[in-house]
Amino acid sequence: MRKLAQRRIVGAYRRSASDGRYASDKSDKGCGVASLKDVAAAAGVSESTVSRALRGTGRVSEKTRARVQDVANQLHFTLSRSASSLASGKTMRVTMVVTDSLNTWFNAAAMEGAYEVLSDAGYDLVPLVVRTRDDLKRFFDRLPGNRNSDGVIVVSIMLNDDQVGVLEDLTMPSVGLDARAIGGYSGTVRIDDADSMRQAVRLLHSLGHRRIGFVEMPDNPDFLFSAKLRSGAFRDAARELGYDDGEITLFEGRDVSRFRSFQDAVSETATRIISQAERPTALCVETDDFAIALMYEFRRIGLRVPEDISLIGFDDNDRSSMAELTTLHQDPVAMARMAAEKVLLLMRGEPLGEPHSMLRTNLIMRATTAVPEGR
Amino acid sequence: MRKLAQRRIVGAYRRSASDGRYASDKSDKGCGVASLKDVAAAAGVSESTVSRALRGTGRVSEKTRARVQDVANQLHFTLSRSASSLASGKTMRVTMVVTDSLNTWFNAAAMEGAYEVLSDAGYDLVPLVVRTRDDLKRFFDRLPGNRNSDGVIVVSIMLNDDQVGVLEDLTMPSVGLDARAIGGYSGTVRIDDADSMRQAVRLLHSLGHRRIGFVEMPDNPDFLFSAKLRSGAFRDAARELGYDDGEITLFEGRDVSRFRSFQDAVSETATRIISQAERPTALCVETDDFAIALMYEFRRIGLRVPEDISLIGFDDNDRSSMAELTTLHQDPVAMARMAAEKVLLLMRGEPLGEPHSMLRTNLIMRATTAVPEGR
DNA sequence: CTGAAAGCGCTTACAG
DNA sequence: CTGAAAGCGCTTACAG
Repeated sequence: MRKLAQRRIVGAYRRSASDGRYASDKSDKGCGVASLKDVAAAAGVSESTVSRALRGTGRVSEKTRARVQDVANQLHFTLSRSASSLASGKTMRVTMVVTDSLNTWFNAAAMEGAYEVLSDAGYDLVPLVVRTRDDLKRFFDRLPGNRNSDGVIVVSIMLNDDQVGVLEDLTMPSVGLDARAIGGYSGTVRIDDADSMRQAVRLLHSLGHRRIGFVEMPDNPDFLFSAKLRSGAFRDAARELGYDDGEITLFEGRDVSRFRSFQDAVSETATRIISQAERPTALCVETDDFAIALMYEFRRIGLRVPEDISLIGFDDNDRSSMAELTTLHQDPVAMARMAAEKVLLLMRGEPLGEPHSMLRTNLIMRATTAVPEGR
Repeated sequence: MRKLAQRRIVGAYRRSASDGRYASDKSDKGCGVASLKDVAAAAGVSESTVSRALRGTGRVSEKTRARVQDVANQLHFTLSRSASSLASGKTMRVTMVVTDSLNTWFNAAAMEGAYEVLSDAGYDLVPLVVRTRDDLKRFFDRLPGNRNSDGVIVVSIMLNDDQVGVLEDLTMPSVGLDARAIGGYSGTVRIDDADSMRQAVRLLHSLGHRRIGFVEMPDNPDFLFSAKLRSGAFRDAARELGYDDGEITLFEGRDVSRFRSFQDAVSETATRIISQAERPTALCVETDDFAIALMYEFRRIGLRVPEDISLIGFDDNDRSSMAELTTLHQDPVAMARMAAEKVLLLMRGEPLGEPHSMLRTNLIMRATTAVPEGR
């Protein structure tokens, strides 16, 4: 017999109401909630059988299964995930690592997409937000010994070589979503930046723009992204189409800490663009939000969009259609679904048909692009 | 000794690469990841001491603590949450129940706010999306026996009496966020609808509007919300300010399944409003998104906003400032932080200073409200 | 198809 | 301050 004196009160919780009682005395064990053992006793079978019946694994007679199920329902029984996990070695959890905030256009969509497919498969989706380079380092330091999830989805994070090494040695599958490179991931889902930029430049070219530019977002050195990939792709696309380097301008992202506000960064960028000797007549901007902010700033200054300057964004987020922004549309919910499907397969030990998926964006023509007017 | 034959391979996972090896052979146990026992052995202390040292509980000499910490770092050791949880009875997890999708303005903000405070306290935030009334029923059926989290935050869900009863008997704390009523929750955080509507009606009144109306969103009977509270508050506020019932119009939300698209629902509502004999000169709309859609629809039809009809929204979401919408601003991130702080306190067994918080909204005047022009 | 038993990796009184 | 030992609630070979 277990020493009762040593029995701990599990999940003790004092109600804020004054009576201070514990809830529900339905279970004959007294305080608390039914366990598998209670179900077994009530159904007159062994714990093994209850486990098999409830999880649908192994051979159990239909009659037994039904009875066990009934008893379990009556007792409001739910398996303890901690106990199952400890015994089986599977946590039934997938961690999604994002930067900055859960409440961004891309990250919230990523959560939703991954949740849809993982929850159907019985997995929990656990978000992990990494805000600084240190956070990220700490996460990767502990990743190899982490037994708290069965797989990881890493969103929009630029990895260094150490981190790639960690992923390569990892005992659990890792999938990169919006990964800039294949890294050490078992699978990735990402946008085809080269193709996107080619679409954008082609549009500008066919509209007759001779001087074009790419505008990077203000950069945070402590952040983990890099715009260089996209601006590089822009340059390549422009050269392919016959623009020479004098006709291509890159407006680099300044360190964001130099500015008091997002608006200040926008103004500074707009000023740089306008002060340019041979100002471009069309710009591709790294993201919609920055493109929209620039559009407002240009108009405030008295520059017409698109008559004086055409603008193409990237993302097609919530605001873009309202702003009538021409942009490259991507679907982060769908991308996250794909990423989650990859982790699922990998967690089951199945091989990936296409480990690294590269998705096309669609160019959506709206009202911020037009034929250039002579200045 | 343990029978090795019976040792299970835990967390087995076949790499997609062809070599099929398991990762990392750093640990001297061979395959796999360090456990507390490994750390104890390497540090030359007992498992109890490792546990105490790593968690900072109980008396451990500084010297021992430092050594254990070192060894743990070297071994990339992380506690198994499943094992800790099973042993301690605390899951260190909080479930956030939302409806429909994680990717909505309110829900994504709620995740972010709750995450901020819970992750600081060492808790995981686990989302649970409830899409249908059946999903909700199933969740509440199993809630009493659920040992898989230490607390719940329920977002924007209208409870029935059974569900209130379940919450009242629950052994873990439950907090309602954007709750319409106190329900059976241990704590709630919600908007002061009455005050909000009073602010809105006061503005319209002082601008000189004599005929005003409230527009409900299209409703989903399978969904779990109700607009009646807000429209009721509107009516009360209008009466308070001396409007008689003939001057107040309520445009009820039709069943959403009657429409092929959101846009159809918007058109139908706009038509109802315009066809009204004594059309109101100002409208409060249940949410910003619907207000903005109506604004576009009115303008499409040739009705000027605000000259012919003033519009006030509710939420102040991402699109509102761009649409120049006058609206009632609420801050779901801050609300979610408060909700999470309440669960935290309750999980620690501490009483809540203010169990039920009612937050004011701020009326933001933008360009969709004006003095009515004579028709 | 079913049961007895070992084991998963921790935490926590208890006893020094 | 530290260790030995019981126990948390399951799963899963193994043996019928």
